[in-house]
Amino acid sequence: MLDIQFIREQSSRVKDAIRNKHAGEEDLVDQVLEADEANRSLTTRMQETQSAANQAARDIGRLMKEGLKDEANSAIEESGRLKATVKELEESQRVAQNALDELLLEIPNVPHESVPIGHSPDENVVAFEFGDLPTFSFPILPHWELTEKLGLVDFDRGSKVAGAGFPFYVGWGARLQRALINYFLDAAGTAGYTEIQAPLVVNADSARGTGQLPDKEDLMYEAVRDGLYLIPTAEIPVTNLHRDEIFSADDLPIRYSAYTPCFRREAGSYGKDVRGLNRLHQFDKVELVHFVTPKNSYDALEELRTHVENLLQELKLPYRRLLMCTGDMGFTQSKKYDLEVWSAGQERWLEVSSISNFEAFQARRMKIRYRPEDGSKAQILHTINGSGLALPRIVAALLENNQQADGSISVPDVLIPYLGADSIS
RNA sequence: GGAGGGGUGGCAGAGUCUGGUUGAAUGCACUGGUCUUGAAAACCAGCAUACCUUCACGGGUAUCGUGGGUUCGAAUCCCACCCCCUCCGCCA
Repeated sequence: MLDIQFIREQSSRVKDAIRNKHAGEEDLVDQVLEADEANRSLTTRMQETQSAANQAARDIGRLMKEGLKDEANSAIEESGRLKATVKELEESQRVAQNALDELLLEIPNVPHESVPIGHSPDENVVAFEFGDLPTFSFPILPHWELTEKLGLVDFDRGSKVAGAGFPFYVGWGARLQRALINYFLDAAGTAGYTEIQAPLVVNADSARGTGQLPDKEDLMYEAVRDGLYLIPTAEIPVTNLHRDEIFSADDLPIRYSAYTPCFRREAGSYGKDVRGLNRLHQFDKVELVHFVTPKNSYDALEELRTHVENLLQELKLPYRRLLMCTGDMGFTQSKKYDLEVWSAGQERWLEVSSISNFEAFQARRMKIRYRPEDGSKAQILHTINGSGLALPRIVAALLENNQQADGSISVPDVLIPYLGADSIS
């Protein structure tokens, strides 16, 4: 959610954002301004009437004490009339407020000035590439054949027991998951992140806070009877951890890492995109979240990005960094990087991390604030998050890129102590 | 799941029975000042959040877990819901 005051003062920038993000009609901004105007004039009228009613009620108390019965009675009558008006005005003000709030939820975040303007994924900027693409002297296999040959992942029984997209990891496959999770958490710990274990379900308020509701409702599994959603990312519980809180400047930055399974309905995807480990309904991810002061948020974004890129470099996976253009970056972000690893068996790039600065957009919804100085007014802080990392596609790339002529998989040095083996066969 | 108790400002804690200048006593913490070589102590003052209005000074509204209700007037009375605590039961 944007600051209404910002929209009032910089409506043309907000219109630019809507146009460049393809996030609806620019006309929305004018609707917001009108709704805001209407809401404020109603609020003023309502408060003036309330003020008069309060004054009348106070007079009654005083007149009663002084024993001026007649005056008290006429004041009671007057107060009754005012009360009826207040009730009407309250109702219309509430309607106006709701109308404004709903419109505000449709206004996207404004992209940072460094974000390229573009329409489609083609206009994302490849900002960095690491590593040489591997070459092989023998025919190579995609990971879904490797996992089957080596008995690492059982997709079919997963389908039987839960459904497509809910695989079993078996033996070394399961151990590889655990090794990666531990490696990622340890690396985050060394980098100063506080490790979190979070609830795997959240309520509607939390989903609204990070922006999954109302527009991305179809993404989430819902426990209807209990009003709970299975988390599609640890971002939701971890960011909402500090909903409605006020920090002092000394408390910041706060940096959390959290491993959780993630659940995504992913309605509407098909074909090679969902083959094997490429896209699952349940997958494991370590998420990194920063709470920072506004002036530090872009430095923090780069810091988080560097940390995640180091993980990929340690894993010796060729990857590229995309700076997402306005048209492909999503509703809530101000700036977003995607990291993609090379998948040799599929000869394509797979997204394994998405790293974003939300500026105040999420924090405003959640009322997460800080005081720049003791006694000063509380301000909305900035939130940043990124995957560090999502497992399935990392596993796919590790298997495909490190396959050997004899059918085994070599394990990158950094994982050997975690896995307890230097090769999987 | 059964029975009982409770949710008040950064924290602690009055006020609720007996509705009326109570946005809320008091203490602690915090900020500024006096004093002091400096500090402590003492003393004085300030110290919730959001919104509306005003060029500004200021004025106003709402908020005592949440939402409704009664009343001229609700932290205080009534209803529903949420959360916490104690005891019993069940259980990894």
